[in-house]
Amino acid sequence: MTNLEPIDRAILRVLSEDGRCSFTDLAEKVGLSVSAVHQRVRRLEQRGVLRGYAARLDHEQVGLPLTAFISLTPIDPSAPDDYPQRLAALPEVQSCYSVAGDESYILLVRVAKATALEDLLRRIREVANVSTRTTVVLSTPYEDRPPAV
Amino acid sequence: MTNLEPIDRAILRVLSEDGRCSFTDLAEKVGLSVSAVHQRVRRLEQRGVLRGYAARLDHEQVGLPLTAFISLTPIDPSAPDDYPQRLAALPEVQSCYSVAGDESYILLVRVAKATALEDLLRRIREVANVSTRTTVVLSTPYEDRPPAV
DNA sequence: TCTGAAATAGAGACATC
DNA sequence: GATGTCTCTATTTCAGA
Repeated sequence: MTNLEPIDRAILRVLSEDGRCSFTDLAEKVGLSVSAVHQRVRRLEQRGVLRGYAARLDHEQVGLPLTAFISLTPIDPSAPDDYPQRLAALPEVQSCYSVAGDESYILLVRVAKATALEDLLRRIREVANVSTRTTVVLSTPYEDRPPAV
Repeated sequence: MTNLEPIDRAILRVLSEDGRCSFTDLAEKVGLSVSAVHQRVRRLEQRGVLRGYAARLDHEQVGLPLTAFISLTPIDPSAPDDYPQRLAALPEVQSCYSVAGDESYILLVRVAKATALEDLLRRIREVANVSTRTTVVLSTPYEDRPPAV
């Protein structure tokens, strides 16, 4: 963890909740001049603490209402471990975690409907030579809450 | 899924990757005038398709390098199902999914170190009367990729 | 690192097609 | 719905403390 001053933390907190917040507003909220805030944000971006900004979409309205976790177990344990790279070719795979435990990877995927999930599973096995275990998400009470920076 | 025109999809695609993109740039990228894009973005926000904007943080540098999935099984099956609400009080819980399968919920949590995870597990059991199963994330090849809208 | 000022660029509103 | 123009505000750079 890089040292983060309280003001930097405040900036990150604001931008986590409102990524399009103007420098003017941001300056007011953290109690600094606009140019000082501007400099700090640029520095946080350069250091890579701030990795970018993203729109939060409503997955339902965007046509991807079905979310699932897919756990992967390699079929050939001696195969080279390039699974993440192979799976990146599938746009439905939103996140890929390498995990400790019985299985090697956990994927978070989003698709339009059950048959699309079935099809995705087939393509995952095809592209990565893995066995899969799928946990379907029924509802999402909350997701990606801003961290307590 | 609400009907989404190709241009709206293009707008969402751009803003998913660069949430702070200016209307001027956005207009150029989707091939429309600035004011037309402006109107469309406002409409997408009003419809709730665009739910907001968030900074992408580097969890390591922000002091939360340890990620884990925690699956929950209620101990008392007849207890009222207010788990998400109870767990929302814990800031380490970033996402909460209600899932089909052996377990009822999957949480994604972020903490500073192993002892903080241990402490969090204790608080989760305390606040929610559940048994837990934890899967520690070793590395994150990628996360929150923009969807193929 | 901060501030404040000056120049450039973008946001937002409006009338028109 | 889209466009172009207009006004106002925000962004960005810079000199100086």
